[in-house]
Amino acid sequence: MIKKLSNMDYNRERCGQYIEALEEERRKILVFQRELPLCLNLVNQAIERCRRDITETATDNVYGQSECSEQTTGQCTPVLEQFLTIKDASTSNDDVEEEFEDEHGNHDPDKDSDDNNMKSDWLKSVQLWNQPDPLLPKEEQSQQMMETVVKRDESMSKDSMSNSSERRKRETERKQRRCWSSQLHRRFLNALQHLGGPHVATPKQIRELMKVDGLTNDEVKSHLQKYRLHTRRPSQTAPNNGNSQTQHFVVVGGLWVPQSDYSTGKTTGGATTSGTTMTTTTTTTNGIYGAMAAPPPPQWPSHFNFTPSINVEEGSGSHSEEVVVRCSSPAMSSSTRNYYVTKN
DNA sequence: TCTGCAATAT
DNA sequence: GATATTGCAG
Repeated sequence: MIKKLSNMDYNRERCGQYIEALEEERRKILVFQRELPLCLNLVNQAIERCRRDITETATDNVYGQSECSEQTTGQCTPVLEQFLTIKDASTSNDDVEEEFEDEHGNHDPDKDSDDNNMKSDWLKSVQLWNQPDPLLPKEEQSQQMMETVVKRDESMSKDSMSNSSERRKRETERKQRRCWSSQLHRRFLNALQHLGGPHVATPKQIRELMKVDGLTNDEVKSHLQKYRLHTRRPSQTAPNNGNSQTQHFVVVGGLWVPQSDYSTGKTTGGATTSGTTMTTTTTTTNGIYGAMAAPPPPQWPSHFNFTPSINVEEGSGSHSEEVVVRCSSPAMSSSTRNYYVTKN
């Protein structure tokens, strides 16, 4: 009997812990509820369910029943697991195309307007501007996102507090440097693909197709300029000397995409959805380069490896407070980058 | 206004 | 040296 009672307490405690964990998760999701409406819903449901389980168990205990363990493991956990699975799918960066299509076709205006009211523009855009590594576990991703937001806030307030008026003036003069995250770049590629390639698409068209809050024509224009520069004829002074970091590229709908991304299905949605929009993607890597009017660069800049633009540096203790999120552009991978074509 | 190129800043 | 921002001409 005593054993039963202690078992009940233990199970109730476990339920409580579940709820706590779910609440924590919910807080994280709330910040990004626009991208994770389903997750939010599921977590809410899970929390409610667990709470109900606890109260029901409490009333059941009057009759000496200890079903919490069954309910905990048989109900709470599956809900949580289900939530995690769905969350995983919904936050995956691999289904950018779905996202893309959704925004074009099945966009829910009500949901959108609600979300727009709930969140400021900078917060919405920061999700794309500073996406965490899609390869990282979801927990770390959301942590990264939170850190990103926090660090941005911190840096903003710090700047406004301590810096001289001259610097402040300069900051207001020149907009803050922003990085193109891998997801944002994928959107960019997606738009390019829809528009028929980098030399046909215009910045405005791309921006409209990307549908990213806060993204300006200038930024797209700049990125497009860089992209076009990279897709030009490669420099003869940069032979492929077997560098292990050398990345091969394949043509996807007239776009140069890292082969790894292409082969692993991590590239633009057009490439992964095998034939919805692309026409030249079924070819293998062999012979593709020759098919292009302008051969691909022998090496792609490290940034175009589609690595996330966020560098997360963890301190020795790997505590979240020590995580530093920063734009990686000036100090990116030091791999050889003789890919730029010297202009005429 | 939009675009592309080039200079400049980071 | 790479990338993002800004300026400017067409």
